[in-house]
Amino acid sequence: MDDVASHAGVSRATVSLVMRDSPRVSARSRAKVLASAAELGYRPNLWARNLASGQTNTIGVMLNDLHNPYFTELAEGAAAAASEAGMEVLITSGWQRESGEKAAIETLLNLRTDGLVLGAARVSSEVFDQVAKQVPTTAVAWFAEPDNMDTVCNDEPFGASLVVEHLASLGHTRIAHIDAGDAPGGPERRLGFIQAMTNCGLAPIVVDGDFNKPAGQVAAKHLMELREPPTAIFAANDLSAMGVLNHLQSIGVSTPDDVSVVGYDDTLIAGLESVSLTTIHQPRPLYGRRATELLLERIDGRTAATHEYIQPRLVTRSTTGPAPT
Amino acid sequence: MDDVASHAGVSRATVSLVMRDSPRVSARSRAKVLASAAELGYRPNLWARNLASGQTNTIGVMLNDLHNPYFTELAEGAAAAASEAGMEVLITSGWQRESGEKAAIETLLNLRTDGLVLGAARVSSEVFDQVAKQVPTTAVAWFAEPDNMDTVCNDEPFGASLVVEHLASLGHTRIAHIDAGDAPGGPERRLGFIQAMTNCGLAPIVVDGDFNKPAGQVAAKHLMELREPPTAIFAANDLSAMGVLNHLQSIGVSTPDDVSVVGYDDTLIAGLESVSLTTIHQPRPLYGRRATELLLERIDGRTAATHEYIQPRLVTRSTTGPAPT
DNA sequence: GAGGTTGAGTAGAGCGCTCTACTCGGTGAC
DNA sequence: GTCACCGAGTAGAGCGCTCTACTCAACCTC
Repeated sequence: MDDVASHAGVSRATVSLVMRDSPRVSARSRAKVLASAAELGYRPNLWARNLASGQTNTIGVMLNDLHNPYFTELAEGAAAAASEAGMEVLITSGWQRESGEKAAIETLLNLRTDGLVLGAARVSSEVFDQVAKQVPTTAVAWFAEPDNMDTVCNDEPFGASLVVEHLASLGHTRIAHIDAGDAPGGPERRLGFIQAMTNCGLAPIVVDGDFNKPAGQVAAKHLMELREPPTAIFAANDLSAMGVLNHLQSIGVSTPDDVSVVGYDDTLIAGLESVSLTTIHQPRPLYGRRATELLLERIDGRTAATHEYIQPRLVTRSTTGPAPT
Repeated sequence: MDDVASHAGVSRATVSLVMRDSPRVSARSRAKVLASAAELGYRPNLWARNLASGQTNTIGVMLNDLHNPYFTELAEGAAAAASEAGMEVLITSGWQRESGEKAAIETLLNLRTDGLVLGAARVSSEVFDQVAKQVPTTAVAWFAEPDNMDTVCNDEPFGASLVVEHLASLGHTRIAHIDAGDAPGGPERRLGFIQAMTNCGLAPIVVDGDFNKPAGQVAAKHLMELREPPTAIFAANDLSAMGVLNHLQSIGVSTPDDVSVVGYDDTLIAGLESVSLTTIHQPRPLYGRRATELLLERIDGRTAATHEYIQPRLVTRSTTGPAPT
């Protein structure tokens, strides 16, 4: 910076102002400084800038797993919103492990980013609490409603009601839900299902499951061995639904003629022609966007916690049809 | 830091040493400092640390697209290698746009990370060159062999030869390749195919294509309308192969009985039961790992450029079979 | 007991910026 | 002509650390 200043014949302070696009410099000096900077290959050192200014103009995004499109789409939305607000985004990942998430959050805290968006899934609520105490924080898909941070969640009950209403309108009455136990989102989907079924005057059938394919297979086997098997199965997510479809195929039950199947998440798999799964689509980039927008409000001084629920939509494909007569 | 120092009754320098796990402090002082730090909620400021020490202990990873498993697996390998070496990883993404890649690289350069791993696809070779001048850099899947940075690439000719040898051993002689034009990796796969075919004494059939599904469909139509259609089709990647499979199904040609199909990349889709595509598997996390290891060598002072080619392997599934008689 | 060595700890000068409070030469109002 | 005002630019004190060069007591060695 000193070099640029003397090369351009101005003070360091002026160089600093030019580098920050301040209107307080004349066009002439600006041009001179820019020319010198280019000639000398000068680029401001962010570490020094952030240290001196006490703010980083950066938000940190911690994601549980970069392989999961859920999280990357979240990051995409966050990056878009941040860049619109003129802020940078730094991404760290926990690579699916709790220790990884902790370390990733730690890195971001040490960097003193202006705020944090947490797409966490493994750490405990104590960790969330600790983090929120230190820096403005928004958590995505964190269903507690803590009063020291904002949250953005999928409206799980609404999603479940979309599924139930769709199936009910097709004439199904024996509708089963394969849940995901206590995994994040699992309880909310289960409760939403039960609520929606009750609202439709139907008896909710619920069996244990998980967010993966084997769980779907096992649960489907279980359901089809009932004395009165369901005519529609609502799996906890697309992977679980894949397990269901596999099992039904293996025992010669046709989809959707005999049994309708619905997934949740609208992952890549669901959209493939060979699968074509009816499912619930979540506007995931929007989660990241809203999380970032709420975060920016916080950074600007809002103190009351906001908890936002975003409505998913039903995507009807080929695995659901009228109830068999 | 001052607060911690006076609270613990030692100097700032000692606190600094403790925070950096230096062996130069006694167990007693260490314990006192740690206790004070915990009590006061002190955490070292990374910006200040990096500014003062002149190094960041961090490598930057720039990825073209976070939605693409190719890049996230690359990041995973990089993160693993970095953490084994005790370094942090910061990820930025270009979100598939050239301007995005430039901005993401810019952010990393401003942060003065100790090195850069580039999983770029959109920026020009001038940008690569500029970057490599400023900071140790490794590029993944950059097939040029510049002498100012290291590169790690898939061994495309080897991959193509695996495909050709597999098909030839099944008795196929009329083998066609749907290429990907000038897209990254496209020319290398095409040349590898031609070379391998020639080595086997077979005539290489090549048609224009791209790395997507519609391109596969169009090219397959083209091929099947030839007077002597091929009995095996080697698509530029899995997506293109999906297009081929779709087209073959639509015209009633059976796979693999009539025509064998091979993809490239071993994406998630290829592994699905309903697809079960024979394809080339690339050890993608390994790319990130090797890129990072080479980078660390560079940071440690190596100056000669290294260009590494990593051998993929064939994954045989259900879309290839003996040539029809 | 003098001189050397070692382990533990410290003072203080940076690192490369930002930011407050200042200077200084015009300008325009009266 | 005087004075307030303004735009453009600057000096210099931090920001929160690290790191070199130092001190100093305790312990060896001969």
